[in-house]
Amino acid sequence: MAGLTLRELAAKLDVSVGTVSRALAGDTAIALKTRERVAEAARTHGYIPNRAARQLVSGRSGFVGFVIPVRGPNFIDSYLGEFLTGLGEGLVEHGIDLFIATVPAGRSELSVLQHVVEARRADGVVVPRIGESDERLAYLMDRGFPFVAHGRLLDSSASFNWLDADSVSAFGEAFDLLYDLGHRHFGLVSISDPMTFRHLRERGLRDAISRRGDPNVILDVVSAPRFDRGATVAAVNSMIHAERRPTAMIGLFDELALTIMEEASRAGLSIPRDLSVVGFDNIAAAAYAPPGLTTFEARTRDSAREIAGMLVEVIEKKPAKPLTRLIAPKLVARASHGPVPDVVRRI
Amino acid sequence: MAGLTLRELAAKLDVSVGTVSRALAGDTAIALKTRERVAEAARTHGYIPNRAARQLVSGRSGFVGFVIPVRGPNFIDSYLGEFLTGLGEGLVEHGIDLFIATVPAGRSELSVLQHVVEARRADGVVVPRIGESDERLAYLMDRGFPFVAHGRLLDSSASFNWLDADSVSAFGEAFDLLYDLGHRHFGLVSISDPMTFRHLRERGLRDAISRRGDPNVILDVVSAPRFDRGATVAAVNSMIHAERRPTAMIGLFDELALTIMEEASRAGLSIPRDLSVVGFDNIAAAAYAPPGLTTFEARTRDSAREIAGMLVEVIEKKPAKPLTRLIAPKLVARASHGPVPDVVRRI
DNA sequence: CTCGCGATTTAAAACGTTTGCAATGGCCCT
DNA sequence: AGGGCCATTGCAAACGTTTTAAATCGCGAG
Repeated sequence: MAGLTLRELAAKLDVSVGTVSRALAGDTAIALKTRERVAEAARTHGYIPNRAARQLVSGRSGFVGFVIPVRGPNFIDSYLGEFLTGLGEGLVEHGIDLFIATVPAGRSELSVLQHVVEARRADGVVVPRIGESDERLAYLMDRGFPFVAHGRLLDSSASFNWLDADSVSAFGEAFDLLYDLGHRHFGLVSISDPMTFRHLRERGLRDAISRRGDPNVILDVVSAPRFDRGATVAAVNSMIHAERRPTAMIGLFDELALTIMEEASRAGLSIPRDLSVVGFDNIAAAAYAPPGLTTFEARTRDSAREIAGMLVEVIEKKPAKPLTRLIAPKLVARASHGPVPDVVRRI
Repeated sequence: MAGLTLRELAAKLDVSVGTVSRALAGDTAIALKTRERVAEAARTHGYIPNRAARQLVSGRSGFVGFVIPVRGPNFIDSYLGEFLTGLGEGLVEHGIDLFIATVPAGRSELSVLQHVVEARRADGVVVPRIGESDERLAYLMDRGFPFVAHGRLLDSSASFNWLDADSVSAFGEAFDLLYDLGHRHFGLVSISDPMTFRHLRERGLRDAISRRGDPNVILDVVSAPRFDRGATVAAVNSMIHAERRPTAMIGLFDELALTIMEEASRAGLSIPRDLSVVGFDNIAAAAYAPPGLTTFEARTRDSAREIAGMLVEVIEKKPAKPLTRLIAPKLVARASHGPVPDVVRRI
């Protein structure tokens, strides 16, 4: 029950506690023979270090924190599921545990984050889904607490560690793909929430349009609050039933693209014959929804694994310059995009 | 950065460290006036106790552990979302943090649980979704580690702390409701996985049938692997398209009941005119799916909150007798059930 | 033969709490 | 006035590690 202590292990081996501690840490000051002897004994006796004692002296908890963002009804969507899985996998390689905290009703996400930081329950935190002006980032930077963000700020002067998908280039690629298929009238279904990636993705589209320099290209944009299903459906339909309907519609992320496909089908449009649809994220449902959504693989899981490594480095080495990484999304060409229709079908 | 220590606080107040410690713990041996003075100082100086030091001497980590069960693609479904929210809320009242652990690819759920227990990263754990013979329970009981299960075993001789929904009585109530509406031919869509609640719920139905003593009652049962969507749809359709189709179909839980409704609609049946459907759990989607699923509120969130309290008691008081609680589900009558049809429509 | 140096190892302090036990002081009782 | 008791507080050990500084040992050089 009580578990073997370092002292007991040292007594068995007839060496001092310090030697055992160093040996287990792999300190080369300890003779190789001794290190092996200690490792062997630790294994056979099933020694498990006391994390509390270790934390007390080293100041490290061996935890990395993650506060689940408060959201709509779904609590954990496919993005968070993927992300958490990757994070756990990345951290386990470093022998670090992932402490996931929930936000109780009536408390704010920030207050939970503050608790994690102030009670030193974690040595660093991961912050997902960055908003345009994010109080979590402000707090963490102010405290000088180690963290890595998934996403970035528009204001690139703020310097902190982040990893983000290169959605600017991905949305440019989406435009090129559709332009080459003859499309000239585009529709973007976006969100009205203050999330950074909204701007980046739209910018990717606009940059590609101006690069092309074709004055005939039109880009319509509609948006709705992020988790408001009703408003989203309404926005999508306003575009589908518009006087002049785009021939290619792009969802800011897959959930929106899927809604476009559903509503278009409901309106009697055939995809991709009457309308091309492209999304972003490649969530599981994208493959199943007929006829198969063309989208971009955001590599959320890989990103999370990478973030784990970055955070460990930040915690251990405290690098002077902020770490930043851009992950290139990969086009997943399925069946929801095609050549521009000869005639635009009325509905 | 470093944070105020007890020693520093004591120096400011000109009392001993021990006194401050006791005062903050609310020890009545300390004069009330002193306790107030200490509490005041702690507040104004923003004293935050060092958990590592506390854990070292008390042996308590201040964490309760939860290992996310490995599952299909969805990672966290509505049950787990509700459950975790309730758990977090219940624990925060006791100043305890919830440590949620993920299972990295290639490792088993049990091995993660063992890690949590052996490294003493938590003082107790909550075990959800009990199987018919559950290796997690076996392990925890063997180690004598504090835990509370959500769900129970069929073998009631095994004694451990659990809380479960009284699904036996709920399924009996469902039968009575439908029987009184004239239904005699029932269909149960179940799962083939070795989960305890499968038996309990089916038993609830059968008990109610025999209580009624009507030889005309028929109960058909089909089942499919839990997270196998294709097999589930096939099983449901085999019942819908059977030679003699039940007039009332019951899903072991809401996801199954919703599938019944979808497939029945697809087959051209109208609900509840041609077919009555009843589920269990009252997940969010149950209210939205037309025409509104009649189901039972399992009170998952309340249950989790209650479990939090039970676990705290187990950790602190180590009661001699196991704690057990049965939560009565509440019927949520929506529009998916109705009187038995006069004639059974062919499809 | 002695000294010095490098390679190992040991001793002991420190991390910040909790808690058993001893000490202090005031007050009442005799 | 002395003693005893209670309420309150102080002292110091203990929890199991990590880490700094010092000790030890063996061995080759002078």
